[in-house]
Amino acid sequence: MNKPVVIRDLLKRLNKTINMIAARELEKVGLTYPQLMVLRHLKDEMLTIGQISKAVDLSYSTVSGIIDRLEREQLVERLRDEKDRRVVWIRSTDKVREQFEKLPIFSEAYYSTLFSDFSDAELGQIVRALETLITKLEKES
Amino acid sequence: MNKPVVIRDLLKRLNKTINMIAARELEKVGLTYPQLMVLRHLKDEMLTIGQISKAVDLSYSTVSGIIDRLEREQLVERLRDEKDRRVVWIRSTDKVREQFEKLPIFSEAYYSTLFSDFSDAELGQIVRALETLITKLEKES
DNA sequence: TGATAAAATTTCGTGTGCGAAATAACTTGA
DNA sequence: TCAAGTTATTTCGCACACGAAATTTTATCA
Repeated sequence: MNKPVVIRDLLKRLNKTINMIAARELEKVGLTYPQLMVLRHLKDEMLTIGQISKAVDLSYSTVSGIIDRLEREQLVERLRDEKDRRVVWIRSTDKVREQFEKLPIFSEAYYSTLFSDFSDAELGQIVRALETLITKLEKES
Repeated sequence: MNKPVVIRDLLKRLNKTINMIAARELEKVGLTYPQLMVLRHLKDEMLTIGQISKAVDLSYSTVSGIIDRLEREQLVERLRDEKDRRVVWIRSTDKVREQFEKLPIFSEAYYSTLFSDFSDAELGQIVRALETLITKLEKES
């Protein structure tokens, strides 16, 4: 079997599986995974679109769209900076804190339960393998 | 550091990086990565939408859309089955064979060059780590 | 100071990706 | 045989995700 092809397929399946598990939890609160990623960063501070897009590694335009939909649900609001009117601050509303803050999906700990079957040694090995991969692949791009 | 979160982020970055490297090659021939995945399966045989969607692990509707766009570019054609008129056979056209068959991106070997920096032992270890992960996670879903 | 460049964000067009509903065709069973 | 169920595919509505172009505002510098 061709290992590179196997690895590519495994990565694809893994991503899909993890997204599916997360999506199943998230539909209970009416959020999507990208929306959660964004909200997580807005928990304790206001951020600009640019800061968010860097933090979640998505393009400006993608984040702008996600913010549109979060704003429509009144989970977030846009505030023009008074000094530099180019920048827009994104602030999560009380609705987020009230409604979602206590849900497990919001905590980093949630992901631990996802991987609870694994020993610390196993996790360490997986992390090392993935890091080796990504270090070399990111040099290509 | 929270290892599960690290793993989730690494997987996301890995997938993105691999897709980006592939996309860079593919834009030379005007194809997307999903389109390539589909065409690869149609190289030697006709398949139904159902068979394709199982092979590439995407929903019927997604594959239907990908076929729409490949058909528009005349890389593929739809043929109604004469016996059972519910099924539609997808066949790649000569244009695919003529134009793309010799391109490296079409061969499984292409992916080997992507991973050429890795020893066989390293690749084996990565495969095992990913397989361990996916086996347990897929039980969840 | 006033043209030009730079920066932050949004808009637009395209291509995924999904599930639910619609369509079309075949199968089954009373 | 014909009504009800099944199967294969398409259509629809939604949410990403991207890059390029447009917009708005600020900075620069001759």
